[in-house]
Amino acid sequence: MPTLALLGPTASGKSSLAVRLALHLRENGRPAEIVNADSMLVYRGMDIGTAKPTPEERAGVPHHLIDILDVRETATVADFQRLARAAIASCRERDVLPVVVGGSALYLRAILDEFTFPGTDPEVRAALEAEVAAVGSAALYERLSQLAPEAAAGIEPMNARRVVRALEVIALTGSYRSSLPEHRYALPDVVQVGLSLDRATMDARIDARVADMWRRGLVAEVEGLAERGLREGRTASRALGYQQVLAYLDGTCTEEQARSDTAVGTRRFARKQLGWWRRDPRITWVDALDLPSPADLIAVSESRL
RNA sequence: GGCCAGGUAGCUCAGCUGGUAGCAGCGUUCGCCUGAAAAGUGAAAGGUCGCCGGUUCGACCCCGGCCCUGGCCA
Repeated sequence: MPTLALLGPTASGKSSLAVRLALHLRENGRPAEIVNADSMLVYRGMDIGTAKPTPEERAGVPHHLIDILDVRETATVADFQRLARAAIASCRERDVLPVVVGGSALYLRAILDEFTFPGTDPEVRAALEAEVAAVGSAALYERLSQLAPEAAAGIEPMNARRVVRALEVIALTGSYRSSLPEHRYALPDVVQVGLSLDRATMDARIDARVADMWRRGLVAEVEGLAERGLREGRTASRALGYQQVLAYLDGTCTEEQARSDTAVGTRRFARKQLGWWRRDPRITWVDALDLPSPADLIAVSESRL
């Protein structure tokens, strides 16, 4: 049983294609289930701003790893990797095709590739973060350069996030590698299919999607989530759309500014996603505007095995 | 019609009382990325300084005219 991964920039139509694919497979006696690989779909209540497929849109196809966290909880790649691999394993045991769908590039790699995380220690982390706040990133970078010159060479001094993590891992394990692992699948028979579309169309779709989110009540959704602690959520509060609406609710900007910042941020996000995938030669790209039928898509996938 | 402010990078602006402009912000392009990743971070490209003429060795900065924008007064 292979594993199929469906990826593509925001608003490229991954979710609906995945469902159509699963339904098609089911009709042909080959059940498929969807495994979410999107860092924000995991949050309960974050529906409009994440363009989360509704129960109707899911059309009875089982979706894993959606709505598993409260907005206050911090999502992490390592946890996600474990959960997603468990979901995939469960599909395989039941002879069901897992279709991994999502736009979080790091998550996708963590799931599909040989990728191990060195662990974490809340106290060490907290101490380092306090230090960064006190003396600045450059000072800690200096220390990192002493401890592990090779690792420091791959990190920019001002990138506090990476400097802290590198020092944390060194404290825990004694060493740190500052570069990503090779493109090597950890699972057998993986096929990655990417949905591509030209920039102008992509931007237009993003603008339309953001406008639609406002129309459907994103502001009200965020207000509701704010009461449930969205502001305290380390990851959830940073989500595109949510972050900007919170700023508006806090009086930092106008609603129109929040809307346009969301659109701008989403466009930038889409470009960053493409940057990740551009480097992965294993992806088979299909035109999102001229999508192959589910049957053809399966043929494409099988031809890659 | 008169007065005032202003026309500098795709956008918003800084600048020099004359020596062909700013590590500017945003955008754009490209890169990095291992427990926050819809996050974090680096680099690059990009300008006939509204137009025409004058003064000057030399003007984006001075002078004249014109065009355009915003505001005020009639």
